[in-house]
Parts: sequence; structure tokens; C-alpha cells
Amino acid sequence: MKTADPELMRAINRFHVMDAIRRFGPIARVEISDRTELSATTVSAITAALLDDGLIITHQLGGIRDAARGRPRVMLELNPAAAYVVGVKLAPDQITIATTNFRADVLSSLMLPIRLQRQPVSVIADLVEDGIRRCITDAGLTMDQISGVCIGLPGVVERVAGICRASPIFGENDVPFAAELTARLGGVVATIDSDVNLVTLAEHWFGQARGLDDFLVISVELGLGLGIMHNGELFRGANGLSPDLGDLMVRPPSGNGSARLASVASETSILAEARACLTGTEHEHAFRLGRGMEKVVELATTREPHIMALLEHAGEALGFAIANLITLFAPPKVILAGATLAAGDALVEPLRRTVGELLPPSLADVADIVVHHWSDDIWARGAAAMTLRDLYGAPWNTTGPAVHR
Amino acid sequence: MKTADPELMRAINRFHVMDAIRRFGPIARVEISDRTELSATTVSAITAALLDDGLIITHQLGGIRDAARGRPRVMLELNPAAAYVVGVKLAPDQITIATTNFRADVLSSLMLPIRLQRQPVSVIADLVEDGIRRCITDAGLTMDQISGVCIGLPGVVERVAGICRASPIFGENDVPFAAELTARLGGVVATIDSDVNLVTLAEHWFGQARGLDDFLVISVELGLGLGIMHNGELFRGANGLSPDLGDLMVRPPSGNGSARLASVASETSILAEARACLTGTEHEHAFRLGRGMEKVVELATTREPHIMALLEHAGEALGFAIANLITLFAPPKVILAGATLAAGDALVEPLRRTVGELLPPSLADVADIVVHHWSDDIWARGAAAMTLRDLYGAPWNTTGPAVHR
DNA sequence: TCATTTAGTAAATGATGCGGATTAAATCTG
DNA sequence: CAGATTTAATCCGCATCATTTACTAAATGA
Repeated sequence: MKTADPELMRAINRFHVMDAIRRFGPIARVEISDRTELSATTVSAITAALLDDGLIITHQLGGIRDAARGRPRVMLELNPAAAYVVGVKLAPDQITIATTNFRADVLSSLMLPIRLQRQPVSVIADLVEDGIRRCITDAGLTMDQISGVCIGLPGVVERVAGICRASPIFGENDVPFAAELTARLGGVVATIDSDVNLVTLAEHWFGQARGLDDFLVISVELGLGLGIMHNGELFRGANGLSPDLGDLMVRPPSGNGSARLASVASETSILAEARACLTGTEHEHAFRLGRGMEKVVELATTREPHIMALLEHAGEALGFAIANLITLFAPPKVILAGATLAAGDALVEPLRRTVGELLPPSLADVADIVVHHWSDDIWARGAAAMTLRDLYGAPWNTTGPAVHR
Repeated sequence: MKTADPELMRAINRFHVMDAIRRFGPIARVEISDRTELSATTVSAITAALLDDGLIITHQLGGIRDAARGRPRVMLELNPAAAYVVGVKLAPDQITIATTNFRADVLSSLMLPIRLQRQPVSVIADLVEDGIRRCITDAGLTMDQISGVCIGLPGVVERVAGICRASPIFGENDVPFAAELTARLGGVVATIDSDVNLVTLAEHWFGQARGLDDFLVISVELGLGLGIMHNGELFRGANGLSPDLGDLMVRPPSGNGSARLASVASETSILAEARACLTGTEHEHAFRLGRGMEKVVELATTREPHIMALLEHAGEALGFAIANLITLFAPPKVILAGATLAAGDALVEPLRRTVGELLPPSLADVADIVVHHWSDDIWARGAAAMTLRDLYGAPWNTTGPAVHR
């Protein structure tokens, strides 16, 4: 049970101030005071401590002066150099890594197209470690300047325990991957999280859901993921487990029995089916080269009937699941993200149609379904943001209960 | 944005102390101090204020003395007479009302078997008002002693706005039922909430989920409801909407297309189908008398094939939905509640089997599915508890930031 | 009777947020 | 160009609160 003492008070208010500075860029103390509804005095005290700790910096010449009179505002912003973090995104066929500063600006990024599946955990950890070290060097930094590393991966992840319960990446279950990496990074703490949670946070911080406190993110990649933002907080299941959307059961395309969503609508299943129905055609070659998805996208633009039917089934299955999620959460926005969405309307149109058909009338218009095409390193940026989020809220150095120096 | 000030601190700690007293019955200050991790002094101060306000009372003669030496503990407990509240549960065919004291002990209860469907809102409000007044009188109280009224009803309810978005009870949507009743009760504030939320809270306070901070409640009555307890808090969708489980889409029994869960597994649908397949038999009469569910239960015990098949379909559909919910929330416990469960294993066994079949292996054992048969007035007790919960947390009289008198 | 033990309270201390007065730094005005 | 005005930020004093330390209360045990 968290007991409320003055220290907690300070921590809460400090977080609010940090959050306002992060969200509203260079911002004057008065405006922080307005937005947070804290008194000017309190804001002054907190920002003084933050400046003292080097977490924020002043930015004289405020630029736009709203009223031409009076003492000019001193703008405050995050000190980009206050901390550096690394974000990693693991996908079955590629590792993406990004180094960012305290403002979540990407300083360097790295993409390693490596097939991770079937590799032992230690090999994967080695690859990630090498990539992280390389990426840090690329950014002109050294390991001891790094405040934290966050690794996002598909599947069921228990963040607080640092354990990956199940993932297409690992052959085994219950992999303590956070500890595995922390051990390799010489004192730098690594955390893990579900990859969708990272996109969800990224959407909240930089993306289409800025300022929106309730929304869902559906990631459609080799696996399927669900991120839930609820009341401005990432929703995690009991024990901090992240749900795996692919494990949801849906109405199958054959119209008979039931099927796991992952077996109908994930990139993995789409590729497998596409390959099956294109065997013996001129297109088969692309699948052997690992260029299957490009071929599917290409054939979708030419409206190849088999592919269209296949994508329609996938879209309908996703629509079924999403309709149920909207029924449960009534979110004002649903964001679709992930590489598979390159297939475009052939996938998304049946999805929207199915959601429209299945949603109860009372919820017909609550959710705005949007597609967000993102570059790969943004996922890694989301991972970095996850670490920064902890740093912002952490009892930082002396910013805590006023250690006198 | 909620700013943290000393007053908030006090409110939080006061709530923790109240919660400890509520949960652990007669309890000494030392033990509160242990459990809440607040200092003995703080507990002393807070309990003094609570005593002063009459919210708790001392209970000398502590009873069991753990160590035979030392100054005896003074036990504290909720003052039953500190406040009285009324809980109401609306079902399509009956109104249940209960008056409780501050400890949520039921003082009087009332059950009105009235068919509410198709009645105009004002008529329903009149009926509820009359029932409330009657129930208060039965408890030996008067209206001005009542601190609050909470009405639970099936469907989609927006608690904070006091609006029922959609319900089988009302013919219309967006009914401002809370305002409707508050206007009739002469100053006593009425709130509304989804009926499952009330059971969920009741399970958390008095039921099978005491001390459990994550669990789901599935209510199977004329309608279907879902209650979610997450991190010790009732989970509500965006805008404070409560989800309606009946609107979820499931795999239909015919194995083709998809169907709304309510059309397969609610008591309404079960009765309709049972009536259809029993037309022309000796059993038909029971349905005309409105005794359909009793007849279904009776036939289930004799394993009548039609009924068994029907209940099996319903159980499978529920299992499908519940498997998906477990995938999403990974709750350690799922509680099934509601009148329809009287059908027993004919319904519950297929449900368990389906959940077992559909759950991904990684989640196979996380959730314990239990059935809870409850009497009707317990639902109303849950409604009362919902009001008490607000009272416990409210800035009470002078217990707030020390108004000097 | 008096030491011992446990429960509960009082006084002192320090952290915190807030309101009102004050200072700082610019523009406006005559 | 000097003083008035305006807006931003800070200083000072106060009230609240939780905590630590010392103390009192009320029982048992020797």
C-alpha cells in the first residue's frame, strides 16, 4: 500500500511539471502553472530543482511574445543531454535499434535484417548487445552515458518481472530476457515490454493520439498485438502481462468452428496462404527470396483474385476482433499500425466494413479507425520513450526531498 | 489535472485507514499502522478525526489479546449508524431494493416482481421511488437519514453523467435516470451504474474475491454483463461507459457467420429457444405463466435432450467470449454470477470445456472459474456498497483539512 | 509494590503547497 | 528620457501534514 507523504506529493507534482515541459515544448513557468493548476510558487520551486539537476534548461529569447509588455517569459525545455537511452525492437526477421536523447530525438539508428527465430536466447542476446553497442558508438556516446535500455518484442511479456512469457521470437517460454541483457550491458539496466505497448506510448507522445487519454493500438506484423491506453495510462493485464491479440478467437473465414486470430490475419499466416495458392505460378519465386509481403502488396494493387480473397478474410477476422474490443473499451480512436498494413485497402476496407456490420448501434460512431504507417525506427523510439517515461517519474538525484548540498 | 497538496495527502491516507477498518473489522490502531504502513501518530490523528465525526466507534474489550501483557488494544470499527444508503437493482422483470447501514449490513429489503419492459421512464422512476420510500420505512428510517441511493441496471451506463445509454429496461436510449430519481427523492442524490459493476464491487467487498485486486465477473441474467476489477479499481471504458457483454460477437452454434452473444446465451434467448422447441408439449404451459426458467432448470436435471443441446450452445458461446476475455486480461479469477446459472452444469460444463479448448496454452491455468449463486438482495447490497465507497473517500464534514471549531 | 510490556499520544521537526507582498525586466507614455 | 504600467518570477510567512522521539496509559508478572 502506497502511503501518501510529502515526498509522494512532490513526486506527483514534479512529474506533472516534467510532463507539461515535455508535451508543450519550450514553455514558460506561468504557463506550466496554468496547465498544471499548481501555484506559481510551487512551479518555481520545482523547476529550480529540475534546472539544478540539469534535467531542463532555460531558453532565453522566448520567441513569440503574446503580449508585447511586461517582463519576458523565460522558456523552459527538456535538456536533451540530460540522459540518453536506447530502444530496441525485436521482430522475427529483424532487429531495430535507436539511441535517443532525453527529448526522445533519435540520435542514431540501426536495422539488422537477421532471422531470429529458432536462435537460442543467448545468441539473440549477443546480437542485441552488439547492436546496442554499435548504435551507441554511432551516436557518439559511450555505454556509461546510457541511462537505460528498453527492448520491445511481440508476444506475452511481463514487464515488471522482465520475463517474456511467450513470443514468436523465442523457442522457449518464460525467458528472463531483461536479466539476460542487463548482465551483458555492464550496469545499464535493460527492461522489456510488449512491442505494441511501445507503439502505444509512442502514439501518445508523438503520434496520432497526442493528448488522447483513451485509445487502442492494433499492430499487425508477423504477430498481432494490442495496446490499450486507458485514462492516460498503459493498461496491462493482471501481473503486468500484456495481452497477445493473436490468441483471440475469431469467426474463421470458412464460417465453421473458430480460429485463432493469428492463424488468419497475421503476416505469417497471410504469407503462408498466399504462398500456397500461388505455388506453380510465376510469383512463387518471390516467396523463396523472403520477398513474400512485397509480392502480396504488388498483387493486391493489381487486384489478383486469390490474394484479394485472402486479404479480405484477414480483414474480416481483424474486424471481428476489433468490433469486440470497441464493444469492451469504447475508445474514441483505434490506430492500426504495423508493416502488414502496406497491403492497403484490400485489407483495411473489409476490416472497416466488418467493424461497421458487427458493432452494436449504440457504439456505431464512437471509434475513429485510422491507419498509421510508421518507419521501423519509430518503434525503437517508442522503446526509448518507455525508458524516459520512467526517468521522468523517478525520484531523480537530489530532486527528491531536498538533499541540502 | 489533479494537483497534489496536503489535503489530497490526507484524503488518501484517510481512505486507506477507512478501508483497513472496513476490511479487517474491529481493528486496533497499531494494526492499522502495520497494515497501511502509516506511522502510529498519523493513524492516531486520523482515527481521532474519524471518531470525532462519528464515522467509526471504539469497541473496548478487544476480545482476543494476542500477548497477555501490555496495555490492551482499543478496537475500532465502522459506526453502523454513521450513514444509511439504499441500493436498487433493476431487472426486466423485477425491482430489488435494500437499505443498508454504514457497514453495508442489509437492514431491510424489498422485491417487486414487476415487468418493467415497455414501461415509460417516468413510470419506472415512480415505481422505484415508491419502493425506496417503502424500504426506508421498513428499516425504521426516514428519507433525510439517507446519504445516497445507487441504482444498478443492465446495459451500457455512463455513471458520472448519470445517463443510461442503452438498456433492456428502457425503450429509449440516453435516459438521464439518475437525475430523474434525484428529482423525486427530495435532496437525496441518486446515482446509477451498470448492475455488474455492483456485483463486482460486492464480490470484492464481501464475496469470493475479497482481497483480490484483479478479477472478472460475468453476470448471466436476462441480459449479459461484464465487470472488471483491475488493480483494485473498477475498470470502466472511456467516458466511464460500462461494456455490455451481450454485444460481443461470438461463434454461433450453427457454426456459420457470427452472432451477438446476447442472442445465444442470455436468459432471454435461452427462454425463447426453449419455448420454441417445447411448443406443443406438456411443458409449454410453464412458459405462459412466466415460469420458463424454472421449467428449463427442471428439464435440465432430467437431461431433456433439446434443453441440454440448447444450454450446451449457450455455454459454448459464453466460453468463447470468456476465453477471449481471459486472453485480454489474464485475471486470476473469473466469477460467474446471475440467475440463469441455476441451470447448473448443463450450462457451466460446456462453458468450462470451451474455455479450456480455446485458451492458448500459455494462459491455460491462470484463471480460476467459479460460479457464485447469490440471492437477489445481495445485488442491491452491492448497489449500497457503491454509494458507501464514495462516502468513505469523500471529504467528510470536518474530517477534511481541519476546520477549526 | 514495582519492573516490564504493549498501546496510544504529545511535542518537536522538516517537507510541502499556497497566498500575498516584492522584485525583475520589459514596454508604454508624456 | 524618466517614471508608470504590465507581466514574470521569486521571497516570506503561514498552514497542513507525516514522521521521529519522547512520554504517558494501562495492563501483566515477579
